[in-house]
This record gives sequence, C-alpha cells and structure tokens, in this order.
Amino acid sequence: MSLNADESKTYFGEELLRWYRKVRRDLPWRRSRDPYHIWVSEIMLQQTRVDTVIPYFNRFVHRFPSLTELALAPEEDVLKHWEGLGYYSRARNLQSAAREVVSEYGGRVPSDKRQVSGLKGVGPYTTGAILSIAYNQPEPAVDGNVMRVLSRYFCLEDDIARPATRIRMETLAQSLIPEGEAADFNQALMELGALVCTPKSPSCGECPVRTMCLGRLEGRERELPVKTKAKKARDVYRFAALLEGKGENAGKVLVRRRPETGLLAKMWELPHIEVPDAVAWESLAEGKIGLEKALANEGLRIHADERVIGEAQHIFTHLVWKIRVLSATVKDERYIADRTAYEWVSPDNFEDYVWPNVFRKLLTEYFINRNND
DNA sequence: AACGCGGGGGT
DNA sequence: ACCCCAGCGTT
Repeated sequence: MSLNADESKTYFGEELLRWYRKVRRDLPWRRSRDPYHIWVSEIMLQQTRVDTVIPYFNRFVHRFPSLTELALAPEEDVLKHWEGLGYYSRARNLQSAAREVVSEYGGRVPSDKRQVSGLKGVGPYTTGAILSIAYNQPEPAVDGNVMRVLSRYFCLEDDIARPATRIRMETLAQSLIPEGEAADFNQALMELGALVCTPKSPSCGECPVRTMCLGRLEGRERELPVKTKAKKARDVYRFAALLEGKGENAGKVLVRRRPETGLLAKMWELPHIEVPDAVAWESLAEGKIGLEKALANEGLRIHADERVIGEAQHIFTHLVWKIRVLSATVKDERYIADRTAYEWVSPDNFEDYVWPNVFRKLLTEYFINRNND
C-alpha cells in the first residue's frame, strides 16, 4: 500500500464525517440510542428506501415500544404492521429473534458479534449496522450504497453481485473507520450513497471526497460499480374468483389464507389459479373451468361467470403476476364453515386481515364499485 | 453460486 | 423497460 493510498483513506474518513455532521438527515431512528430501535430500523431498511420506511418505523415502535412487547405480541399483529412493506419473512424473523433475545439474553440486544449475527434475519450487513450504530463498535456495515461508493472512490472493478466482493469491501470499509467514529462513519458512508453518490447520475460536484475519488478522476464514475445483470422476471398468468356471498353472507366475499411458507406466507388472497400461458389467459372459458375444477379439488363447489370484473398486475422481484378476476358464486355455502383456510370478508372486517397489495387493491376496488351500483 | 422473497421510486 | 433500494435464508 503506497503512502498515497493511506492519505486517500485518511482524507476519505475525515471529509466524509465532516460532511455528514453538516447534512445528515433527521431520521426517526437517529433520534434514538435504543439498540432495539436501531435493529428494527435496519431490518425495515433491508432493500427498502428510507422514505418508505419512515412511517412504518414510527407506527411499529409506537405499537411495540420495547423488545419485550414485540416478543409478546401475536404474530398476526406484527405482520399487520408490516403490511405493504414487503419481504414479510423479515417481520417473522424479527419477532422470532426478539423472542430469542428475551429468552437467551435477558431482553437486551446483545453487543457480541457472534450473538448478534446469530439472530434470525440478521446477516453480515445488519450485524455490522447494529454493532456500529448502536454500540459504536468498529465493524463494517456494507450494503449496496457502500459498495457503490467504495467501487467509485477506489475505482474497483470487482463485480458487486459476487459474495467475494462483499467480503473484500468489508475489509476495506473497516480499514476506513476513523478511531472511535464507527457509528457516524458507517451512516455517513450510506448517506453519501443515498444522497450524492447515487446509482444513475452521481452529483460529483457536491461530493465531499471528490478531489481524491479515483473513479471520478479517471472519468469512470458512470461505469462503476460493475454489477452482473439480474435475470428478467417471469410472467405468471392467473385467474381469481370473486365469490359473492348470499343469505347471511350477503355483501361478503370469500377469501383464502396462503400457505405457512413461501411467497406471501400466511397472508390472505382471492382464491385463484395459475394458467399455463398468455393464450390460456385470453380465454375466459379456460379461467371459468380452471377455477371451478381447482376449487372443487379443495372441496368447494362454485360457479364462475365468464365475466371479468377486475384485473391487476403484481410485480415481484423474480416474477410478474397478471391476474384476471372472474365473478363467481358458491353453490353450497354451508360447506365452507369448517374450512379454516377460507373466510368471508366485508368492508367491516377487511382490516382484520393481512393483505398483499394486489389483493388489497382488487378488493377495495370491488367494494367501492359495488357501492356505486 | 443461484434463487426466492415485495413493493416502490427514479431514469 | 430497466435498475436499485441501509439484504437474508435456503439450496
């Protein structure tokens, strides 16, 4: 390592800290020193923008002010406060880990690296974030922001999609932490990535470390970081049944609980099926027959109309759901009573359930349109 | 190493 | 249309 590189590192840490103390955003979790609050914020911030997280964080800590209260709450309640935020296993893992902290560590978030990283839902990044931000320990917290900033500043061409690159970045990031400044430095690094050293068009003119940024000095800030492409999302075609109740269930709609594991685990949905391709999806007859047969297999005899009363698209990271909703009725409603996976909902009890956004939208639209008829 | 896992915003 | 976001768990 040349003297020049050492100077560059010292400069980086000092200038970045000076800048951060001047411009840092006033975020809810930065007003607290409670490790539990730091932890919650870091889990919510995984793959999720700051602006999206803020209202969720405020509601969450209001409802679950302490780790113990989170541990004692019904899981359903925790999920409800996560509704719309996505990656729901984060919420389940967070509560599971909170219960572990209560039973294993007396309800105090541990400050030992191995204990922290052993908590469910806490990986390398979050371990570093908790240790550095909550306890000011000199641990790196390398996320997408940090890899982008370091790739540019040091002009590194390593593919940031590779795990080995993250390991290298952690070593580098740790070597940059100014003595006793881990908490602010790590947040400053991410703040720079979020506000200045942005993915598309970085604001190099406003960057506190621009004079020694190798990527920029070589005019390559737009090419960095190097990242291999993700696979394109696959289209999935689906038909859903909007089953309207009769008699004592008049005004209600039949909904179904998703399986315990996997995509949107334990959340509620309109009963629906997948069809092979776009061609099948064009045919309403295909949807009608498919729904009737599939639900018959689950013991529900229904009649579906070849009439589309709603349509929606739901975009996940790895797939795209294209859903057409057919109007339908249940042939024998008494038969449903003892099926725990199925329930009747109305606008009155709608909020007692946890919905993926796509079904929240479809049902809300349905209830509104019906009132206008 | 590759894949599954939400939802939203920026360009 | 594509990319990215204060990533992690499973296989």
